[in-house]
Amino acid sequence: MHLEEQGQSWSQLVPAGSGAGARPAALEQAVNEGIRHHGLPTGTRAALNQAFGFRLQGDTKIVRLMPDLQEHKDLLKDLPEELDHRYRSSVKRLLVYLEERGQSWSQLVPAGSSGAGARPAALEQAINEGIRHHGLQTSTRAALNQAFGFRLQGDIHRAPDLQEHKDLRKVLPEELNKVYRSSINRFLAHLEEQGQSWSQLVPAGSGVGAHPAALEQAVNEGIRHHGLQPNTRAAINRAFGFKLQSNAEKRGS
DNA sequence: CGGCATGGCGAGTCTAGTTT
DNA sequence: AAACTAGACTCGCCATGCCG
Repeated sequence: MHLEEQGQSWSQLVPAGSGAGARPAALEQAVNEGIRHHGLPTGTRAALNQAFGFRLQGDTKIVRLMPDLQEHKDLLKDLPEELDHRYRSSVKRLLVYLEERGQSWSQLVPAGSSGAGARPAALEQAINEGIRHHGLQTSTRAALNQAFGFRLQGDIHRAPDLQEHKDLRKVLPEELNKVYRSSINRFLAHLEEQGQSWSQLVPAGSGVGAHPAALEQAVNEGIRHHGLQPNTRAAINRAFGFKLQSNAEKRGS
């Protein structure tokens, strides 16, 4: 009834499919707000948690600040002395966040791969997800990098995901301008969306002067029907020395 | 301390235009 | 028409500052 008085409804606050363990942010805010300012019973939050299996929490100010797991406490203790206190705080927040989600550091950071320069994939994913969807500070990643010497990265916009494609990006000619580079990124991401890959379209050993038919087809199709930049063909030709042609050119000749 | 906001930086992206 | 370019813009990065 409180929601209705506010002109709101359950479905507006709780994403479809929110099940046990979820913590719908809008709902949490509405409940806390209702308790604090609109006289809802203080047990309302607990009631929702019981009824739906949610993990709604009270205002962040009174949320516990120390992780529960011994493993996490030890980790905090072992942080470098000279680590900026703000970074230390971020690490602590991350550990608490992980515990809220039923995860732990050792699950995300394999024992072997915790040295300087490492980039534990599961941890990176957890952090990026936390930053984007669960209110973690954007500097959390930087904090972890500082504290442990990691090289965690954010997720690049629509970046190619296949290792093969990542490698391909690395071997693009130094002098290739950024616009072409961007078009090629988009093309590789497009291939992945289609369930294809570069190596499927380009015969091994294709060098300067080649015009791989399957690739040409995919490029022209992508430009015409899937919103790829019109300069994608030129970008690939420039980068790899291919001689891909547009459909129009082929018709004319 | 810990939470939050700010701002410079650089890679990548997009748009609209010019050259070939 | 295709190739190419200039410049504005977006976005994630991270260091830093302010406040309670």
